[in-house]
Amino acid sequence: MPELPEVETTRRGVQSHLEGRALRGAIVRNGSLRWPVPPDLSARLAGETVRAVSRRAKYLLLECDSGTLLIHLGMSGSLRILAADTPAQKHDHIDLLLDGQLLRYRDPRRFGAVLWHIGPIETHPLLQALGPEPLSADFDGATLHQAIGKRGSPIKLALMDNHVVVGVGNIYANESLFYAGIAPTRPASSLSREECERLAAEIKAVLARAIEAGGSTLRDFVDSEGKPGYFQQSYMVYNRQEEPCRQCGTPIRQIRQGQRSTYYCPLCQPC
DNA sequence: CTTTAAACCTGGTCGC
DNA sequence: TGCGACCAGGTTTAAA
Repeated sequence: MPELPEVETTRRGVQSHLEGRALRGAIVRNGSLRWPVPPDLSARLAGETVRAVSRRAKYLLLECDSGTLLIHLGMSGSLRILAADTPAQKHDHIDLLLDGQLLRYRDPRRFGAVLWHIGPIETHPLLQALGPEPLSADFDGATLHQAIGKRGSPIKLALMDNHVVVGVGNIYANESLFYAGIAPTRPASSLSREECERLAAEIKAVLARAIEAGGSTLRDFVDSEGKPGYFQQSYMVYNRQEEPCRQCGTPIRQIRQGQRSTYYCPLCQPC
């Protein structure tokens, strides 16, 4: 389940292998992802050169001369650079062909996407309405406070709304609220400016630490070199229901919010 | 227009 | 061994 740190780790892992390289085409074994992979993908990519590998939210962007390849890893996707003759295994749906190598897209649950877009990438429908990047200067306590000012929904759900800030999934919404000492059930509009400052700072800090650690994972993530991702990174609250809080020893509580699991410490995150 | 709730896609895992 | 229930989360759709 790649969250933003895993996507960024993947980007950094494949970047040096792709930038400046020519694409010879693609092999699509199963084009039935979140949206259909373009049937003419191979012809589109043949002869293109990858100029830059960038990221917007959880979308990886392979910027080429005639267009941009958007890659979303969904819940179970991964990218690896492999020798050109590496046999494909189950769930290896797409190969981008390089000279002597390939970029392999694997995605067991096929919640991800591979799309080709011609024109300025910021005009793509999937990227158009996105909020600020959490690690950028465009996101801070002031913008967070402004964005959630009129929201009656719980702060945890507001954090996971891509209009407020992108790339904060379930794991890091839970973790950043713990570090900020804010209960996930608090109405978003009830947060003070100071609490928003704290929360924005903790979101940045926890994401930066995870990227620094090379990405964390539950079980599915494999980095670009094919090494296993970090299993069971030590989270403060995520997936720790009934276990003692690392700060105060109180059992971590699990509740459901918007059909998702929320974890928090009732003592460190008072209502 | 904004905000909120819920359905959808798939495969791995767990309990029986 | 098989089967149903459940879970993961970004996006879309529907509803208010």
